[in-house]
Amino acid sequence: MDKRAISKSVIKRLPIYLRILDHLIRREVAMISSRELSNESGFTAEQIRKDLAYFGAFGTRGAGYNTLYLREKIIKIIGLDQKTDIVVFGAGNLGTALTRYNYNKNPYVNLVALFDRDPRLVGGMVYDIEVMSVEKAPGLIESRDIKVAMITVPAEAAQEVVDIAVKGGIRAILNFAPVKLNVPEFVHVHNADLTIELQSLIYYCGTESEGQIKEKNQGEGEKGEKTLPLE
Amino acid sequence: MDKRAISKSVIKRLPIYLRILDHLIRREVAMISSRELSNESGFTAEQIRKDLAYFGAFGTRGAGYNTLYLREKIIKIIGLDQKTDIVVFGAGNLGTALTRYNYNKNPYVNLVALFDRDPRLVGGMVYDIEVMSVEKAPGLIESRDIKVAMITVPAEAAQEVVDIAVKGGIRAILNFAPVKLNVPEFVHVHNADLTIELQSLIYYCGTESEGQIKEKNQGEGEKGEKTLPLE
DNA sequence: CATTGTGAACGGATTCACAGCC
DNA sequence: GGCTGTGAATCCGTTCACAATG
Repeated sequence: MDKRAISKSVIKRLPIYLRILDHLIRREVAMISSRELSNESGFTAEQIRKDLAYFGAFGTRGAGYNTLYLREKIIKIIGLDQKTDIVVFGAGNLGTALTRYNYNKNPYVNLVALFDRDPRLVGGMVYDIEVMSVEKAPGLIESRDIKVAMITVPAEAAQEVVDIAVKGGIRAILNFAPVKLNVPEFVHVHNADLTIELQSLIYYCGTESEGQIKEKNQGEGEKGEKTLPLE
Repeated sequence: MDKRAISKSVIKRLPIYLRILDHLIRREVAMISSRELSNESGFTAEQIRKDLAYFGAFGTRGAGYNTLYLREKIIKIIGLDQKTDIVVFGAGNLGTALTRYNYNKNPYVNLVALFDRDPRLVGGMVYDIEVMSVEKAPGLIESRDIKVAMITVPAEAAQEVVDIAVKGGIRAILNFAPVKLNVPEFVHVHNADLTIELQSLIYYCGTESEGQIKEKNQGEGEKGEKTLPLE
């Protein structure tokens, strides 16, 4: 149960299991085996069992996992049992799109504010969220005790904005700006760099080996699948 | 030189080296050592040397790497020496934002078309790119020999759209839809899943250990990412 | 003599194989 | 009998240490 001992690879897979369980529960499936979860996710059954075993013994030998029970457990493990407040820095195309997306489709987060430095954008509305000046960020982050931010400002502005965010109390950052951010050790950064994803994809286009057309379960394994893209 | 032998981790780092070299060249730095590249990227100097060594011996012992030369090499390796045509499926918030971004800021790609199924969106313009019906995708993809697509349609529609895209000739997909795509083995998929990134970030917020505020070079290890620290 | 290029050592994540249990 | 949970074996990327060299 020691969070610190668990690798990032494992943590990245938990939300995928959660999504699959959501689908299963919607289809009123009550029990699921690790083998079936493997089919749905593309990860091996052993890996799934091992991932879950880090946090406890949630299955029933001979039967599999109860979908509702396992979902509850995973929600608790990730910390999604209560909505997480988040803020967005950057009200450009991407920032606005992400704000709309999370507002509409992400039941686990509560998008609190959207900041921008550009006076022409400040005051604009995205649904019922007003674009606020970056100057107001530290106060709002502190008073509402917000820990998570998305960064969608241009690369040149990203470090500056991040410094402000961290000073205000942000502890986890989803960074869409194509730069390496320097942050204190206790701040977690996940980079979501569209350019990198796109460029590495282009690499693979150079190698046409047009094998046989056989379906392949690509469970987004990527080794340690990592970066998220966008930006 | 067998592309298939090189790990995805290595390929994902190449665009990062490329970006750093771009910055260095803009600042008119002519030579760079692996140690300095390490400082800029957060990866170890040994890893950088090893990554580059997969493709050849680009450095000069005792001196380092010539920035212009190395950049040319990396551009060639990735396959960015000529603009890659790409298409986008999904003209919603995210699709539109990504279209604008690539149109404006990505010199290595040429955004050819934007497809959507919604008749209300078809015919709309994003800069000078017209939103086209998905029905027109296979023909256009084939006639222009397009290999790369971004998918930003809703999860329910993603598999269907991907099947159409692959049939048309798409060989690499950057998938923003929160589903596992089933594709033939010769099609590469990179998943760019905002929800997963955000949720795994929330996991780390549960562990406050507010250590000392010391700067940490987090080179977005992704991949090889290991056990996390915290507390 | 600083720095690259690389075989060897290491370590962590995945896979294997099976014991444990419903 | 079937499926979970897990120690052991394996695989593979990273790090180490140093020989090679401009």
